[in-house]
Amino acid sequence: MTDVDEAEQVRPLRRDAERNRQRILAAAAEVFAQRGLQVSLDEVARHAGVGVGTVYRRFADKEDLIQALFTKRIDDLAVLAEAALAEPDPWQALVSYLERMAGAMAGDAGLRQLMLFSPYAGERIAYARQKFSPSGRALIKRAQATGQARADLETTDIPFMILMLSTAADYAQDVSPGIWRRYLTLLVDGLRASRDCATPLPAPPLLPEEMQMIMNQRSPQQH
Amino acid sequence: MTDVDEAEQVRPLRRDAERNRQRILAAAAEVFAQRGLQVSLDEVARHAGVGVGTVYRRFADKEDLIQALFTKRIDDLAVLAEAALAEPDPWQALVSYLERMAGAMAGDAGLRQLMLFSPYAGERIAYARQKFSPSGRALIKRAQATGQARADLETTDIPFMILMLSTAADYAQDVSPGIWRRYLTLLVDGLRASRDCATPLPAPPLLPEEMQMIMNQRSPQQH
Amino acid sequence: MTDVDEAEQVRPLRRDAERNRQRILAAAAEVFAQRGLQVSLDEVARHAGVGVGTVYRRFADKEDLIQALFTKRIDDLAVLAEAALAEPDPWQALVSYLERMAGAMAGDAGLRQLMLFSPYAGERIAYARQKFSPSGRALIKRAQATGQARADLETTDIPFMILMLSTAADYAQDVSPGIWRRYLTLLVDGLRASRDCATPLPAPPLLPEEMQMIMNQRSPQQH
Amino acid sequence: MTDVDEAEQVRPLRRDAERNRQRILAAAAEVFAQRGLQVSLDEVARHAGVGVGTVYRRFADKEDLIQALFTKRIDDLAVLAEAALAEPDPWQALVSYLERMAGAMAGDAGLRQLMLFSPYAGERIAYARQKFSPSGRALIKRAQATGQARADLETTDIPFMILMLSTAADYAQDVSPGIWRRYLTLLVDGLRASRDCATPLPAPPLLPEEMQMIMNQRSPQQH
DNA sequence: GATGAATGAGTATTCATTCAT
DNA sequence: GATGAATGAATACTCATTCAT
Repeated sequence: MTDVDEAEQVRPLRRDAERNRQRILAAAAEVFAQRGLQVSLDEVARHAGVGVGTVYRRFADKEDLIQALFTKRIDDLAVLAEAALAEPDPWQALVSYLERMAGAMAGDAGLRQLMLFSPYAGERIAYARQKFSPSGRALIKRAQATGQARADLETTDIPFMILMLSTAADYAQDVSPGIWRRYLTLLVDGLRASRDCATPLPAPPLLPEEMQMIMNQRSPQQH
Repeated sequence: MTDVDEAEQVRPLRRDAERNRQRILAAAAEVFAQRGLQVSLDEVARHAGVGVGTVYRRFADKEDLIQALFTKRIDDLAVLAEAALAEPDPWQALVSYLERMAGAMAGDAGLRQLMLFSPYAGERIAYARQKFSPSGRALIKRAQATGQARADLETTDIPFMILMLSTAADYAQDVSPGIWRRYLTLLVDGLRASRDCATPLPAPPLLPEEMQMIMNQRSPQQH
Repeated sequence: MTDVDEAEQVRPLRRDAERNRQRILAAAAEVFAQRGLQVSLDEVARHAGVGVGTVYRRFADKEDLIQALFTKRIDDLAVLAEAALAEPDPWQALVSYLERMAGAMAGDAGLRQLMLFSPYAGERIAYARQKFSPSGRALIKRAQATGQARADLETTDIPFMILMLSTAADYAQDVSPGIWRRYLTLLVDGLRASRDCATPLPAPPLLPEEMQMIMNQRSPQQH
Repeated sequence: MTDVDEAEQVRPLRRDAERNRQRILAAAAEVFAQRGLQVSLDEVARHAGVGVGTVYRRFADKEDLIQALFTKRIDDLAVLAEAALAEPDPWQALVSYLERMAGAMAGDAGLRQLMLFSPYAGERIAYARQKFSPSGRALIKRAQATGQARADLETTDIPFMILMLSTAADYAQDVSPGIWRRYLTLLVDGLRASRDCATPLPAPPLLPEEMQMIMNQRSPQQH
């Protein structure tokens, strides 16, 4: 089942060209993960052992490289999400989903910046981000059906929780890279229905369309 | 006998100068809130309708402008924190504290950056930030003493929660500016001790010194 | 015997204006002597306890202030030169002249820069510098007449010697402010005729007109 | 096995790059010689007919450009110094040394600034400058041993003499570029011991450490 | 007349992007 | 196709000079 994106690449790249493309992606993955999206393309190129020109031959501009890189990354995450769905216990599935997502972000400064809205998130990223909706919805519905998750939780709450956790991870990455797990636990405990005292959630959740709008905005705070 | 700071301001600025100073502060407040502290002083000046030189006449450098802008803001927050402490019920005090803090940061990207990362935060900001520690500690101790808050909560968890909430607020500010309250509720429910099922917090909290280190880093990923 | 410059000042300044003028000159003398001509006029004004505007009301621009300052200073030096001329022994007179000149320069970074051709030396300075010619000539002629000074010395050599000495003074001012005296001695010993071994001076001296040209050049190396 | 510096230059620059590099060096040589090291890199670039970015591609910063330009120059001077040492007659060697040095500096304001003050002189320049000490010392000792040079002369006097002479050269460069030879002769005559009338040098010479201090100062009056 | 506020061109340096080799 | 050279706009900050108060 090919989609538009793949159709664009009708002619496969020459072997060496493809190898360079991969090298660049690998180098970019490494430096962006480690030092964030500010790293200059010159440095990415150096890291990849190619010239900047080569980077620009393979990717229209920095944004394009970032998209190519993270679209795949996010796609992988979507797979992870599916894996979480496969867990037999609905509650565990939900928790595990959040953990995997946040964990993925926690180890990748670039990915985090992208979710936190760097100026580099273009349409393809937005598109990729959408893929999470379905699994997120399913995870929540199932955990609510068993009475484990609170009833007022909504699909759109998931990206927010991940956002929050990855922010915490970002903040403390050098000092205590695992600290986000504390806050995951806090949040997760807050998600439980099995409690005499759950406070009703005060604001209405975002509608999916609103979530869409947010994701399409061009870097509100241009982190 | 007043202190140095006040002594410096003996002579009030000329009317026009004061007007420009205000214009600059207003412009800076706006652009920093909207787009973060990266905005160049040239742009602040343009926004204020003055030359850069004027900005530099009033403020020694970017950091100084930022301090002028946010020191008061942060001091006000500290007052807010004290006010929260005054609430009779310890649990309500804690919740109200988080709410006030997150609410204040919501919608001001600059303030958030300043509380979180230090690229532009000088001593006065650092000093202002420190004021929060004591009240945070007291709030938690008190809410734990009454058995309302979970025992494994630590002072250093507070800034993280505020960070997370204000990020959520930031994220959705144009679409649903109040959405962060949902996540405050989630977190707060996770903070309760009165629950049969609290999961032990997995990672150790940050030590105050570690928190200090983080705050002194000149921006984790150069946000 | 009034000259053109004084004629320009037909109307004497109001008392307070004159006082300010003097304050500015005094302040400028101090800071320029100590830290050189780079000092900003803002700082001069602050030092004088007046506003910059006042400086600009009294002096057309920085160059003008410098001229006013150093024309007088150089005039004073010319008086010093006359004093040297008064010494009974022609040789002593010459030596003392060089010493006084170099000594004056050694203590004044601004004066030195001016002699070494800062971009601020305008026509009035050039004019003032001319005043030295006559006394210089006389000093040399007399010391040659008594057979004390070597015969191939010329008037135009004098400014060069002073230039060289003040450069040495400049160079070492913080470490050994009196070091220039060593080189004065060396030069002076080189000036003596009473020696079996005087090497003939290899290059022709500058003609007075050439000296003029040099002095009028607009800061060859814009020190 | 060659050292790091050479290892870096394994791959020669592309033809066009090399051409531009040369253009930049030529332009820099010209403007620095003429107007001193203050000239901005923008101007150097303009003079070379390239963009500033190109200058920064070839040279890490201004200091680096200056080093590239003058290290060789100064090394050549050191060779010259050695050559002077090779002269059979110690007195001639000393004189010839001074002559060569002063001659080299004459007409290059940048070189002079570099030898004298350090605003832009990095380690390599500092290193290059040190090379002069030994030959200077040897020259003096030898000329004193034969009784030709006065006994109170010290190694540290040499840089001063060169400084003075090159300043004179600078001063008159357009009108009479060789005039400094007059003053060299004067000084040299003052250096002789074979004289009935040598005045004792009044101030103590600079200690080598003091000389070091001077050279490390970032420009006495910010020339 | 005095003040000090406002201006903007100028300085060193960085980096995304284009283009000659 | 690959390379890396060239470009220039952008950034924080300074200072001589002008002008409103």
